[in-house]
Amino acid sequence: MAPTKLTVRQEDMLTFITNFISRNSYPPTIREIGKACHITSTSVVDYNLNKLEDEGYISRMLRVSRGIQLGKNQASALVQIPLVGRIFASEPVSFPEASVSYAPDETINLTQDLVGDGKEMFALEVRGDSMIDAMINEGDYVIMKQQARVNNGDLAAIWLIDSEETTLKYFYLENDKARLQPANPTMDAIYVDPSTVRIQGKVMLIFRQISARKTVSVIPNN
Amino acid sequence: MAPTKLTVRQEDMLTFITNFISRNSYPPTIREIGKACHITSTSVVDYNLNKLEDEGYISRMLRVSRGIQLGKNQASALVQIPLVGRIFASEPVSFPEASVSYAPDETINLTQDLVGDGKEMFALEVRGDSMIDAMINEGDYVIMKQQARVNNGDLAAIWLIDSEETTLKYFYLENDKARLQPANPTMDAIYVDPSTVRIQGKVMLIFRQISARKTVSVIPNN
DNA sequence: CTTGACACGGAACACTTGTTCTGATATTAT
DNA sequence: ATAATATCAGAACAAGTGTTCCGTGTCAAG
Repeated sequence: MAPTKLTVRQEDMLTFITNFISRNSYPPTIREIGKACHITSTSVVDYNLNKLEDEGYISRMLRVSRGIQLGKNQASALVQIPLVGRIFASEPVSFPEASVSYAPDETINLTQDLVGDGKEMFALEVRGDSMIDAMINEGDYVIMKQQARVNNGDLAAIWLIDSEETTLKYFYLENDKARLQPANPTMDAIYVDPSTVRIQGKVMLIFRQISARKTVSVIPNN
Repeated sequence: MAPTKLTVRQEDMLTFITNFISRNSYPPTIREIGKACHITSTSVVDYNLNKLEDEGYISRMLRVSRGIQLGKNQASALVQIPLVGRIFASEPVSFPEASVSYAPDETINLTQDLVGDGKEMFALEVRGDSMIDAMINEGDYVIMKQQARVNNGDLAAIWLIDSEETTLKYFYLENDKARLQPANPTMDAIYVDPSTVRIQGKVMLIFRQISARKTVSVIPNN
């Protein structure tokens, strides 16, 4: 599978398919592609579609009308993740109850290649700067999966029972001790007794939307 | 258009259509809907699809196979952003040439509500830990928009001519001095002469995919 | 020149698919 | 009870649609 070996006609077809999908939200038929790209024969469209599939640009469903998918099979599959609240250092993570529907403006849409199937996942907005040791800022969004146990090396939301605070750290279980490793490599790990912590979930994704940040000050002066 | 007047069957159909689209990225046929919802007659599916359209939940294209569009709130448009390389502190940002197509495995798909139209945007993978003062880690992905000027308060990729390195900092122009503010609030800003820096682009989004991170394992003593 | 691979065009076929027609059953109003 | 409306089921049809077969032209390698 050579990375780039597209003819002009295949380029045309690919861009038309992309535009058609983004315009109609369903893929075109072979004849619609042919008409748009000035190809009179359906077999030629079929031929070049197979070429595009060989190169990995699309996926085709055999004998299915409009059975064209862009990119790899689930590259464009969306996952809706509900934004259920905020995460403070001073409170346990508040997970939502299952089977609750959320308004569309309270959901975050991400693709499956980023977060997987999205099952049991929830988005939280980070408040306060107490997560700095996890390289997480005020205003960041954290996509979490609710689970009581994580693997060694997972970034986990951990409730420290004694100090009554939530922290996000890489979790390692070593010799009956839990090592909580900050994401910031300049900071040292802390070791605690596993019975004093409670794992609340696993962090799947963190993102920071810069464009939404308030412009802090003025002074154009040019 | 009454807001909610759906029968259980119409409810079934709507959820199936939604799941089908998010799974296959193209809409189902009438018979596929009927089979999934235990409806033996295509006319009944057609009948209820028209009901769903009357209520505004979907749109139908007449005489078009799989011509079903979800109501607007459901589907958010995807933006394909090419992953063009890596960003080092020791090198200027390498932007790609325009009008180049990329393989699908080198693109990052995000929704428009996160990054806007995605025009002139590129994704870079962060290498090295020299961006820690920007709260950015090794392995993070940065979505950038190529532009030579930014507004005050934007997080910008800045090439420091004298020290020959790229840095990501919030940019402020104040009294003929450029203030470069680290994202980490515990770190101090630096002031430089505007002529010694070159703005390469504006950071739109940063995200960190935890699940893909290599397990660092051992090394407790440092 | 011959061969083979490649890209293309036209036509036909078999299946898919949206639509429509007729009628039955359930629900509700009068 | 009767009528009207809503929902449903089955069948048939015309158009849409993916696939396949056959033939042509191009071009580089042998």
